[in-house]
Amino acid sequence: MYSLMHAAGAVERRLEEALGQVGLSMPKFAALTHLVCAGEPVSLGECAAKMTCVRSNITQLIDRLEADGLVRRVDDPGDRRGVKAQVTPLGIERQAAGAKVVEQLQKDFAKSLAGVDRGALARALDAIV
Amino acid sequence: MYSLMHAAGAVERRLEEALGQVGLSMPKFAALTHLVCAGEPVSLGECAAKMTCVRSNITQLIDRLEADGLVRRVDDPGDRRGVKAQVTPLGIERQAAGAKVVEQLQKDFAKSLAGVDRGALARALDAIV
DNA sequence: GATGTACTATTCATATATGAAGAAACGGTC
DNA sequence: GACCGTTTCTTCATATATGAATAGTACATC
Repeated sequence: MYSLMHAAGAVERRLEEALGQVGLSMPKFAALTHLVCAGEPVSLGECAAKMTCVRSNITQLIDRLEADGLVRRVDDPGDRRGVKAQVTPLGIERQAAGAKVVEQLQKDFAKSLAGVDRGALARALDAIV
Repeated sequence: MYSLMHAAGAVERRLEEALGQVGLSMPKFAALTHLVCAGEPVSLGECAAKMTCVRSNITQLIDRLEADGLVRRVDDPGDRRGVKAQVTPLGIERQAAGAKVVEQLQKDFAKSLAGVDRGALARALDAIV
């Protein structure tokens, strides 16, 4: 059990470090990715749902992304309570840079599993969740 | 890669939840466990090293543990710069309660791996780290 | 014994997360 | 149209983590 958490922690640290090189953190990259994939402004509540975290967390994350110039808050035309987040061109750029380093990291990850039974690993991980 | 992080996250949430039932968090439990195992006051620097985190984090964690009455700060007789953390009787009790729920959780974890090749899992996790 | 370097823990600013409490707006019902 | 429960986001208090800057102490060297 501790080996599992340790291994995941190591991967996360690598991810954080790689993303850090392009000026992103994991939460920021995740949020940007959702926004880029959506292709249109997304309500903060939807962001929270997709990132499985509470709303107040998204409020703060979007604050920071806005301060970074990667995201803009726009009014929801259909609901005056709602606020939507829209990626800026800089945000799109940054997300692409992040995607690149993450992809590289995934390749390295796959390489580190050379000679390992990946099917068994996948089955084990599925059994845990 | 994401499966790994997801599985580890699930285990961590379960751990947090189980420890929460006895009034502990993972960091608090980890710190208490180190102190109980040491059997004597431990310098904060040593705590930080064992928990692989920065010193300022331990300062705050010990603050909270002290507020909970689980730990006491004592002077280091041999070095006036140093501060040591000592578990209180209540802290020992709490740690034991935490150890119990963690043990149970580990049993459940092992059970969830029934029918899974644990050797393969261990090898995969080793390859990743 | 004065001095400089290195080490102790703490403080501060910040990032991330949660949950409770609040304000504004939506919707259905009377 | 007024009211009420619900939903939206925000704000606040808190927990955890980092790293930079600070204050006090230790120790080696001159």
